[in-house]
Amino acid sequence: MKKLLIILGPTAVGKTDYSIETALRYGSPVISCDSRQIYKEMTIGTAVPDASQLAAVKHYFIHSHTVTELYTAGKYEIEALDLINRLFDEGHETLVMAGGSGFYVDALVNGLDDFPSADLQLRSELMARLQTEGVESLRLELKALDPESYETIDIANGQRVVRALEVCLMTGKPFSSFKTAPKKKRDFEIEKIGLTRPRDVLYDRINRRVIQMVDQGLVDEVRSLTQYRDLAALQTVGYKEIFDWFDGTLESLDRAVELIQRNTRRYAKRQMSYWGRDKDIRWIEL
RNA sequence: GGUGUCAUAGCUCAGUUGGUAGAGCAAAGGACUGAAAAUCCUUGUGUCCCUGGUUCGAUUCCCGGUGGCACCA
Repeated sequence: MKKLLIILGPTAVGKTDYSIETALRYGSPVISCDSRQIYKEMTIGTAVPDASQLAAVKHYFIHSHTVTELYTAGKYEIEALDLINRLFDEGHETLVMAGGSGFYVDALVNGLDDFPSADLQLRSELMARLQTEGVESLRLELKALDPESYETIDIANGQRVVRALEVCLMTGKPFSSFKTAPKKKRDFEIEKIGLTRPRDVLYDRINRRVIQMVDQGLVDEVRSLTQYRDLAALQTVGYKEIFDWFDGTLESLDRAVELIQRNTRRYAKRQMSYWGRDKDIRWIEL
């Protein structure tokens, strides 16, 4: 049976090197599963594989999309599945996937239910209301339209409430009514390998990598993306903080660097927490 | 060398009129169905520098150390 080998783990753990080695061993390309490395405008701040790494093995979903397109886990599920099936058809027995976006991995492995995707107009209206009225108002509206979601989703989380409400308003049906299907079947075997390192080692790697990014020209990269600042793609650790420094919200570049380091550490922790309950992952400490 | 001052959480510090203590930051744990590097929830981790004294009881008061800082030599 064909097999998809998924290499996952927190940011800066060493996925890139490990996945390239593994891909070479199987004669596979690397299928990236990273919600930020797909954007061609973002390079330094997302720690995309470098030129020699990209030359060593073919990578997919690196620099493949543009920040002006709202990309989502749902699109990834469709596009990645499509690619995987094509590559298997071409004769690959084992394919290597690598990435840090847990939600994208899940979308690919288990599939998302058939929710409608966002209506940008409606979403921005709801977000504006979230700003001015606060969550309570949206929460009450959701309670009326979809009591079940009101009970089950995190109603303190404005983003979640907006999403649920948006689906209710778009379709006239409760958000919860879409949440039915069991896991989708994939016609290939999936093996998940999780890379980890001792916390202090990982944090040290993160701290040093952030310094390196600045040395490589992160500030210029961020400056060149100023016009895209409000897009979802730019709501990203390493970019937000530099924009804040441009604004004067942060007093110095050093302070921005400190915050990037801290926020990257927190991100890594959230990744570990996300995968913590996935019993299918075989963990390897590097 | 002398005088003064400080020593409490990983860091910066507050506080206890004597009943073993709490803020900010850092940190830890968790959630997650089309923005997921996003978004949201929870949590105080401690030889109160050390020895001795007074006291029922000392992190707090007193003696003496040690270390930092300031000033005088």
